[in-house]
Amino acid sequence: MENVIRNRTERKKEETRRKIIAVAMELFNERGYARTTVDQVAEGADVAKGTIFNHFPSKEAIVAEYVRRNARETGAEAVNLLKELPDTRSRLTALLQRSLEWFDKNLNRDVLKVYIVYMLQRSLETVKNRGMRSGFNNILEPIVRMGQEAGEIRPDISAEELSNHLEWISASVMILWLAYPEKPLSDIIEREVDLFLNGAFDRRVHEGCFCRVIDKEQTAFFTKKNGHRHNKT
Amino acid sequence: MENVIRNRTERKKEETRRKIIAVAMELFNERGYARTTVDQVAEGADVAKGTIFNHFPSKEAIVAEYVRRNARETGAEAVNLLKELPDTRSRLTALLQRSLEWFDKNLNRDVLKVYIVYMLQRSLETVKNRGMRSGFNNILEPIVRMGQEAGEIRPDISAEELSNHLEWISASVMILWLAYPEKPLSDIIEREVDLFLNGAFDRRVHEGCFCRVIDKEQTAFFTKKNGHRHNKT
DNA sequence: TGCTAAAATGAACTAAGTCCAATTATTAAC
DNA sequence: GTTAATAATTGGACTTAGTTCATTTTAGCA
Repeated sequence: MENVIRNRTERKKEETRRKIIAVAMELFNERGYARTTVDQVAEGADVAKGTIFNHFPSKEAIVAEYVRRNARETGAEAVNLLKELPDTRSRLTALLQRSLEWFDKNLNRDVLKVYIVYMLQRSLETVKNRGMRSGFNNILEPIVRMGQEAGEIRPDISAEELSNHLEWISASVMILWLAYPEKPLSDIIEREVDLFLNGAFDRRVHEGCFCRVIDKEQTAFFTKKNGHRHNKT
Repeated sequence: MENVIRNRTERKKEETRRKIIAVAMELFNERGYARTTVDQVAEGADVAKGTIFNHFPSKEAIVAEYVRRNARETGAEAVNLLKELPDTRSRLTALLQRSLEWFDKNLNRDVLKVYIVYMLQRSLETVKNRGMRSGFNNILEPIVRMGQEAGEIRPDISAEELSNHLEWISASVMILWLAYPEKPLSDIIEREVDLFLNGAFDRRVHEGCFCRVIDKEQTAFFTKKNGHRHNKT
């Protein structure tokens, strides 16, 4: 209903949006975000400046929409791929790896920074508003939910809140990655994912009774057997 | 050496900075951030607009400096107070509680949002540069270090990285707090601190061997909350 | 064909932030 | 006390993001 482009009006509208995004992204990646003016984009896309702000609330929003569109395209496929993976740790690691590689390929550093800041800013306005979430959050939440259903992730915090928390951790990963380009990306990701899953407490003394990487089946078994103290409604 | 104001030049400079901050904060809190123009601040402080941008890189930076100055004043005292507390959990909880209460008392909501976004933005530029960190990070790092020295916090990740991670979690707390003003602040803080310390793995089956992790109150808190949040549609 | 509604336009406007040459105040040297 | 060097301030012109709105263009529909 919404995804189908109904008639010529819609098609034309979509076409201008598409062109604005295409021209803008090319200019941003080529000359840099700051050195590209909205007027230049307007000229390149052959529309009035007003038209651009008709479609996008701000210059940064063009970048965000570019990313969002790509996430839409590949999002469903990504969720399916993630389902194949054995546990939450591997799913999160894979998702972050995949996403950051995409960013690396498609956005300049300074454009990426703009994107990150804009998304954080928007999350300030939209934590409550589920419809307006970033594409990222839409993938994080299913992952958390899967983990909870498998008994791997604690059920006392809702998937919504956990994925929100995860979104911030993802931002942290991106920023570390930008700040330390010489460090292998996989190291940063593994570390932050581990911190998310295991927390900051020192667990070495307990290693005997608690293995970091939980065997999924076993946990599921335990949870099913005697894990109903916090009666879930 | 640096903190001492040497001569009249320095004193005058400091005086204009002080006046700009004072006038700006009063106007921001009174009429709102967006509805206050830099020209109005300049007029109120009786300086040229250029002078303001001479002292502050941007409008938001005035807010940041206001917060930083206050953090400087009370920072050392805060660290001492935190040393008195028994463990990392109580220190983090106290710090967040204290900070957010200060924000609540001293900044309008919209001014606070501006501050948060600006700090996140800056952290993009300054993760590496320890000298330019936010006042917050300067308190978080000692807390983590204390925890590591006490064998409470895992030593395999550096205090620097952990406190960086914590800074993002703090941002998450602030945003949740802004988004859900009806929820008790302490609930939000406790939850996020717990998530930081214990991680997202489900540990219920292992409770027997994690005496320091979960106490009765905490469990009660989770159970109580659980019923509330999950039922909501 | 003509009517309606959506989209695009252009132009004037506001406000943040930059730039820079001229001016003023402060310090230090003689 | 005069003066040269230095640092802070000023004002004004400029750029750019973003707003506003009246007008025009375009497509849909009957």
